[in-house]
Amino acid sequence: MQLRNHVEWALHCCAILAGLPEGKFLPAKVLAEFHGVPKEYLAKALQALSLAGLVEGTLGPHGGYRLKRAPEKITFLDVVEAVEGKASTFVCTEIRGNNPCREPGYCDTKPCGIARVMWDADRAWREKLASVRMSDLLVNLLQDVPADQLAKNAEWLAERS
Amino acid sequence: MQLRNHVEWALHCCAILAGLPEGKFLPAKVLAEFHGVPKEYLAKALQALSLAGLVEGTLGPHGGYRLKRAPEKITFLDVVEAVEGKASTFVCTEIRGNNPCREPGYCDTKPCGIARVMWDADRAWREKLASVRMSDLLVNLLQDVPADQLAKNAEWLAERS
DNA sequence: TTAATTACGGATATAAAATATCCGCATATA
DNA sequence: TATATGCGGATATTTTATATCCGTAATTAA
Repeated sequence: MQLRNHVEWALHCCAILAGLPEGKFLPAKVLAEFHGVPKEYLAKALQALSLAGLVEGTLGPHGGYRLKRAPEKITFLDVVEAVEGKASTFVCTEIRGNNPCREPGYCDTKPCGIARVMWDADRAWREKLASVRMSDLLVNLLQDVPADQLAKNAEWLAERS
Repeated sequence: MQLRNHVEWALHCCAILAGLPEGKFLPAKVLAEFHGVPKEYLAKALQALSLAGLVEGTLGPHGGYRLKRAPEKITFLDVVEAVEGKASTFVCTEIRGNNPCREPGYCDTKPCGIARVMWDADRAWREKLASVRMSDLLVNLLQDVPADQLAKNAEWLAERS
């Protein structure tokens, strides 16, 4: 089981958008070039973010994307679910119902015990993702990346936003 | 992102094997019929469990599978990883390295901040899975399923083990 | 000794999902 | 009016999941 590369791309794009000057838009084309990924396909991930209300797009020259909410209001889980959906990673197909020696009118009162455990684990995963915001990510970036490199990035992006 | 149905099947099979009388073997064919799933394909999941050392198979008439360790020594994580592998659900492709305005000799000192968060969440998921044992699952089953139904299952399985 | 049963590994086939590209449309800006 | 952009739909390609089949070796019972 592996997450789609859209998840990685979308998170990196949100990080860039979160660091952009207030109100500026950045086109998908620029985000694709900055991250070295195919523009046409990245566009699909960005559309998913737009559909989920995390970013908003605007048309025409000087158009592009910007965050629709403040970086403190967007979590990793928001982004992951925008791309992968909200459905649990574990799907219970109720195979216990196939049991050939079940009583005729037998009816389950509770969800399958195996599914309950798997769903708990899925929940733990999502809770962890929900505990980190885009603003936290920016803080980490400021610590990890040298100031002059950040400045170069900002300049490069400013020329294209 | 969705787990393979092998995960569900393998967990149900381990639950059955955990409830089997000490030392008895149960053939893949019987496990498949009990769960209403295709025998040939389930066999692949059981072989994965065998390869991971969770169950052992024996050949010939009255052959089949049994747990290789006590139910208290097998966790959900063991089973999930036997089927899905141990690799993280998030794969970092290091797209930050594609940044077109990077300094020539720039070298990352730490893993990408996005990957760190995603790996933390993956770890939380696995820790939750590691916290539940097959013996815990049996306890839940005893609570959820009426005694007479359990007896019927046991009888049906005993005839075929 | 023989026949039946079983796990195991490999090969193959089919269906679904991920990855990717392309195009036309409506819209916004200069 | 020309250009740049997001958006949605259609299509193509590659990879993974799902599933089946077969040969082999091992084990048991007749």
